[in-house]
Amino acid sequence: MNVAVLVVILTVVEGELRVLLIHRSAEPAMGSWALPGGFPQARETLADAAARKLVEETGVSDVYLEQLFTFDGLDDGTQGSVAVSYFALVDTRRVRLRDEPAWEPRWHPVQALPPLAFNNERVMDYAVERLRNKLQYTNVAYSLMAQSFTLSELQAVYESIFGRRFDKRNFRRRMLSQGILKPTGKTMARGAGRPAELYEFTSRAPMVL
Amino acid sequence: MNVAVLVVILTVVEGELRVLLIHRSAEPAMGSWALPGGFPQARETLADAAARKLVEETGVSDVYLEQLFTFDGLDDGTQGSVAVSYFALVDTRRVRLRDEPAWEPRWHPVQALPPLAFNNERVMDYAVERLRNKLQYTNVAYSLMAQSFTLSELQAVYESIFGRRFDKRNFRRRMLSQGILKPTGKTMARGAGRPAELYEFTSRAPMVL
DNA sequence: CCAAAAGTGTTCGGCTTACACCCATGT
DNA sequence: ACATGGGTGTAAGCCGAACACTTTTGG
Repeated sequence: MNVAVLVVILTVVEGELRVLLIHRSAEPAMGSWALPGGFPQARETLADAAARKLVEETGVSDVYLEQLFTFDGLDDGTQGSVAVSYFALVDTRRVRLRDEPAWEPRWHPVQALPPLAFNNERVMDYAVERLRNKLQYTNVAYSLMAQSFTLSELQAVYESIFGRRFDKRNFRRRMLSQGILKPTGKTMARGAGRPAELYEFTSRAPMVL
Repeated sequence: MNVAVLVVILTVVEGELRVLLIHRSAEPAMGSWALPGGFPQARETLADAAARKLVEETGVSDVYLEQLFTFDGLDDGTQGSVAVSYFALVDTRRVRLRDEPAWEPRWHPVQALPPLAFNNERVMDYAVERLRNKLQYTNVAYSLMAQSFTLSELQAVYESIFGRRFDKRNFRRRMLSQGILKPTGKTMARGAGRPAELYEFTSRAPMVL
């Protein structure tokens, strides 16, 4: 039985949650978009295969990567293939997309996806739901942010992912009370307006619950 | 690459959370206990394979069954095999264990497990954690109870699974306010003491969140 | 009438939500 | 001085935790 790995690579750019898709230029499902994926090599674990796929597509490696769910029958009920899906969060500023003209790897807004091959919509829905859950009580956002950042920047990322606005004071209280952030003591001026305090995540490793 | 299905079959008997294990009478891991599992047949989905395994071992079919996690390297790092794990909840009163003397299928208290083959401890931990989570906000317990039951019986099951006692009044409030229970209007006397109201789950289908 | 189990309300603290003004800087 | 974005506190409602007595039955 074939075991494939699928990776949902998510990022936030320009106030939008986006996912990396590749264009299928060959059958099956030629002409439609799909999540990047592949097959584990000999003596490679599933997580390693997912991480390798991520590096191949984006060049980044030390980011949040989590197993999502294992699907079968994604390739349209014909069986015989199992897809173990993962999701990863990357900071687009660190990404250099693979130059693979045939596949046209591109970021697509999650709110306006093209038709996807292999029922990849199911995988996407699952990924977004899990991401929103994890954001509530973990530090996974570290993987979407620069090393240091302002609380306004962090809030903007959260708002993009949840698709709604939060109250500034409540957002700050929640974040700071979780103890996952620490002030750097530095500030950043951005044109007009009072300079913002810069924060870092106390840990940039995935939290284990 | 081999894909196996593993099933963590849980129940509550005599105030204890227990899991169904089989005894390995052949290599690998001869002599130790393990979770039941097997390989999907041709044209069988993973969930179907897990459900079939469950029926083979216990005879029950319409119970709660959920995918847990996909492990690799369970058979000790040698790779080449992936195990998709599921967990199921059964009411022991409806179970007839398979008469397979070679495997000695038996219920083992989760709090005092024998050494398990293939790192099955990891799978167990995962299953128990998920079960506790699901109990909080879904009706999965329907799968552990008779058709109708008293709130005291339900509370006893919850206490067994969480390994601690709950306050009677708070427990009842929580359960009834979730809207997953309905009174049958009947009562049940059990020796001395005031007869208890009997309740049913409003739905005995898995909740989809 | 006593033992046994069922049933029932209220209080407190913590958490989430809603909400409006002052502060520091650039132009 | 004014425009721009950063930063702060408080009150109200909701939820979970703690806690003790009355009710109904069997023996």
